[in-house]
Amino acid sequence: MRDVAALARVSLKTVSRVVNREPGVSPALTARVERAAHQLDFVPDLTASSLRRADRQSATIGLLLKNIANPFSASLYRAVEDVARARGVVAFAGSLDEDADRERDLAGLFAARRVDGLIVVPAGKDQSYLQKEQQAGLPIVFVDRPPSFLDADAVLTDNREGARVGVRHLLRFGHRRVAYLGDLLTITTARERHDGYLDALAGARLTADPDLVRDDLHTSDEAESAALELMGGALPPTAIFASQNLVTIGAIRALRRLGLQHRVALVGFDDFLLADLLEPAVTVVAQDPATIGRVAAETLFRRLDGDRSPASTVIVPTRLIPRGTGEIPPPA
Amino acid sequence: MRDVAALARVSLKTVSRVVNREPGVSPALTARVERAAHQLDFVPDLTASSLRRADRQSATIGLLLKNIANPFSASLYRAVEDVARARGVVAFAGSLDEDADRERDLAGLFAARRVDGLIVVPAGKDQSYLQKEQQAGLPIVFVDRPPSFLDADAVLTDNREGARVGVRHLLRFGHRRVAYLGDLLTITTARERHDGYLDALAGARLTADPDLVRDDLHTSDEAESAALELMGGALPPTAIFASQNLVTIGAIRALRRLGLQHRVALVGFDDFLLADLLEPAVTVVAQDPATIGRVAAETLFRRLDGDRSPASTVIVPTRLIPRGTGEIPPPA
DNA sequence: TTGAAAGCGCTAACAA
DNA sequence: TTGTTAGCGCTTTCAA
Repeated sequence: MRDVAALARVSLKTVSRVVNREPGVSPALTARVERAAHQLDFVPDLTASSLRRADRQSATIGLLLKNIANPFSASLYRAVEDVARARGVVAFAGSLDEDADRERDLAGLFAARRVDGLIVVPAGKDQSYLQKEQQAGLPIVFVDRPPSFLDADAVLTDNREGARVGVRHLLRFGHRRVAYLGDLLTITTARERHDGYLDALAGARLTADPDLVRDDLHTSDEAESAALELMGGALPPTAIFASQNLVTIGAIRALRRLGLQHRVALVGFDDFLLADLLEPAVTVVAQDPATIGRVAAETLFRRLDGDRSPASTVIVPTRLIPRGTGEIPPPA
Repeated sequence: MRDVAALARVSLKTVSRVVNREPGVSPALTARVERAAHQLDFVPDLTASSLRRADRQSATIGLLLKNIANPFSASLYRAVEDVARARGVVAFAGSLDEDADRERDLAGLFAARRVDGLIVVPAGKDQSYLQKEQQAGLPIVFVDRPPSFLDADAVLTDNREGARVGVRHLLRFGHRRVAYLGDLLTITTARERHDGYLDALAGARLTADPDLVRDDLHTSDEAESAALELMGGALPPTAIFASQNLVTIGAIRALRRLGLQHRVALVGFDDFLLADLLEPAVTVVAQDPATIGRVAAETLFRRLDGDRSPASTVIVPTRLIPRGTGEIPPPA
């Protein structure tokens, strides 16, 4: 910038004004400065600018995701990116892999880079470590899972209701023995979906058969084994509710291996690519990561724009998509 | 930092030394400074640090991707993240959506934030605009598509050879009328795959029937329509080679609608989730985004570590995965 | 081993 | 309308 000023024979401040399109610079000087800047391939240093600037904004936000390689996280990121782009804000992202330490570390790395805000899909059970940043004025929006020991905005899926609707769908077709395959109970959303399953049973005056409930399945393989075991039991289920993507796919593999994919009903929580092209097509309770991401980003920017209202929680509804597996009736 | 110094009753420089773990500070002072830092919830400002620091490194890199929501981009990001994480480097990412203007804009935004390096899946046809940054010392690694009008490192898929192998696989089963469904010819990789298709035909002393070749298909829907048209022709193909994910899926939908999914052979370029669970399972030429991302990141960091050797191009091989659709023979 | 002074590239506040 | 001076939070250089 100094070089530009020298070449244009003006002061530093004039260059700054031209670069930032501040009013009150004569057209002649503006042109001279722009020519000089172009000639020197001048790229203004936003980090230096934000250091000095009164608002200290860096036009940068941070995203803590489960795993950027999984479709839910990737859609979320894209939705946030689209909102951010409109404001010239760029985003850092990092994967947590359900690791609470990694969550703290990455939050620290982002904070040290002076991001303007944080969007967090929390991995750990305690977000109070973020309290000091929050009090220092860093807006934080939680996504998919609510924060613990911290009062902050959140955008969540209606997990309990979604699971309830999914299981009720099965019950309506006459199923009475509906199995539940769930993720790690340490994950809030998994617990909520489990509860939704129980709600639906209770709504039909049924109680859960412990032999038909399997929690703590975190991979497709674990889910497949669990489903195989379940179907090999004395009184196998006539329908399965799978609480998560990978679990659903494990259940499909198990049913295929047993040749039961057209006999045993299945509803999965969370939609996945090509679910409609499978045979039979898979009925799911779909989440809406694009909406969740958009709302989260909008909430964050509203805070950055000065909104000081109490922390809000937005619940994004799910949608049941009947495609085939969920509409298989129980054997006569 | 000033506050920490005041509280610990030492100079600014001593705090700086402790924070950066520079040697030569007495244990007594180190402890005092650490206590003060902790007490004040001090988070060092990396942007200010990098501004003053001799090497000017920000421990930040930028990624320009096709679309972070698509699985290829997401896997790439994750692979890069894993390499970067080991060095305490975090990454910005942005989606280009095949928009050359967006590519320039985002590269500019990242440059203005003084990233240490750039990994680029180029959207535009000319990357010479990056020359000045490169000459100013910014390492840039291209991924998936080579740079144009710029000499830089690149990590690419062997598109032409991959397509050749895929089409040859079909020819070996006796097919003579193999259709080609391709993406926009403006995309380098699409053109290379097209050429690989022609190579394979030539290798079998066949010439392409123009009626069986459809380029410029960019969405699943376009591909589906094209495939339907193709199959409705006077002399329909007995096999299809699809040059890309979405095109493959469009072709599958078309074949399903016609009830031909078990009759017409299909090989797709680029693997996708659940390809093995479809009926019939889909044979693909798989790319390896995780390896590509890892190699790209390693190349970038080698440059950051001072490697000044001439620009390199790494070709990552593809792998044919026979699953079913590619092994359907032509009708007798 | 510790610290004082200068300055990275930029903008705020004020002056001319 | 333009410029000067100070200083954002940190590290470098050099001196004590």
